[in-house]
Amino acid sequence: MTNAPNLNGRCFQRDYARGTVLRVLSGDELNWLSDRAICKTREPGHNIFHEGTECTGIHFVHEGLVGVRRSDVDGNSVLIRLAQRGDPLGYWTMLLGECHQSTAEVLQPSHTCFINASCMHEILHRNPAFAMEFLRHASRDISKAQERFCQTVTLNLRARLIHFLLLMKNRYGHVTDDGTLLIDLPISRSDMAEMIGVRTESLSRTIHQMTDDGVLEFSGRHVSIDTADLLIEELYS
Amino acid sequence: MTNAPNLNGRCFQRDYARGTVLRVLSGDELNWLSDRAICKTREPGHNIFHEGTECTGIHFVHEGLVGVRRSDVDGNSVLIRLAQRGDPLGYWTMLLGECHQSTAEVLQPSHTCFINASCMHEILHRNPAFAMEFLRHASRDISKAQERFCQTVTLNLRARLIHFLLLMKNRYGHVTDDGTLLIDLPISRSDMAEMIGVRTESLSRTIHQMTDDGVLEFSGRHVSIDTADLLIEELYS
DNA sequence: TTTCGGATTTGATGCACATCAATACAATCT
DNA sequence: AGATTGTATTGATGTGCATCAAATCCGAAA
Repeated sequence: MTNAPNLNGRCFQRDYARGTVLRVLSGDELNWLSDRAICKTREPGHNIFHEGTECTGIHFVHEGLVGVRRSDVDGNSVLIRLAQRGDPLGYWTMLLGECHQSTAEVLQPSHTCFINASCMHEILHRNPAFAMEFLRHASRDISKAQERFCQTVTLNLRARLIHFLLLMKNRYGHVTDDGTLLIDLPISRSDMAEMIGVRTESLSRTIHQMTDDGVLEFSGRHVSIDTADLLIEELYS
Repeated sequence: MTNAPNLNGRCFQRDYARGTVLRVLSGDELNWLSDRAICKTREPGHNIFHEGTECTGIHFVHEGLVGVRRSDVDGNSVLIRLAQRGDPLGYWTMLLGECHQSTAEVLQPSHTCFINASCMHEILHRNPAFAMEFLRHASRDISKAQERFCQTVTLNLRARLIHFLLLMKNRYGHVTDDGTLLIDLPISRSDMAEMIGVRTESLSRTIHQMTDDGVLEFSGRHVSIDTADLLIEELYS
């Protein structure tokens, strides 16, 4: 873990802010935040914050991939979400003034910029549009959480895996010349199982099954899907 | 369903606002909202809004009990949450400008006050503290949703039932002179099953089992628990 | 290249919950 | 009281996934 030189003192540039909650901030406000940011680069396996510890501010993911995980007493753990460039980590915990209920673990070499709570509160107070933007962001998070909850309760492993792959497709997939969909998954098999809420063994078996059925092919973190429509169709039959 | 006379034109009084997102509003603002509210009284079984329909504003629950439900193509349905006095219904859907992803069904005779989207946006814009308050409310919703998600994924039926009962205890439970905890559940057995994410048959069997184990007793919507500590202890062993 | 340790897969088995069908119970109406 | 309708329980059986243990794969270190 290294302290980066605040990306030349300008973590929060216009092009970074675009498409994030920061988009409503002025240039001055972005600079103001940049001046106060504490930036760090971390390698996979390191934790950005840990369940049960005090939440002292928000970490913005600048580059890389971070997994947000919750674990219970029995050692069960669930990967709640994946955070990428532009995503804020721990904002609702900060707003509630509670301790972290989850652990943020670096999954791919990541660069994050930390803004402490008082700075966040100050800028939220100074710029009401920012609060509104955060509210919209929170709304989207709630919406996604509900969607996921219902899927997890009502669908079986196979269907959930398909949904997960279709989600990954957006960011990590691309279509080759011959129409095959390729997805380079950014996470390990066991993390994937945790996202879907099953054991790795079960996931492995289901993948095997689907390969037999000819709907996809796995090799390591590579997925290739001949006919994506086949997958989608399967969900509605 | 009847149109109520706006509770004498004053749905949103100070004592109603207390403990809700409305608490940060001034008297004038509460009156302003009251003047614009459309109030309705509904009997159990009626829907306040329906999945897939346009979201035109927020319904504040004034009295009674409302269940928020999501159903998929296969007829599976999940009770996402119970809304009571003070709870806003459909706020994030409104903020996202999307169609309702859930259906709000009256479970107990309810009185709700509807504020349309443009009024909500106007007051959110006029009073930044209100937006902040909503943001905090959303944060709490996210936090609860995560908690529930993890419980549903990692715990078995029995443990989830216990968690549910402990939740119901807060609002519907009271302790008798001899220390017995009594809970008058506000919902039917099948709604309860939907909250926990299981089939009614399975729930029934588990209740039977727990009665045999002597940890509780059910009769209709009445639960009596001799030693609440016994339940809690069971969760951590 | 060999060796080692973690990740992934495979196999055998068990269990929790779902499913389907029948029955019991409770509340309301006639 | 008897009929009716919806809600809750019970029984028999099936299945999806977990569990535990062993085998295999694979990348990093020596």
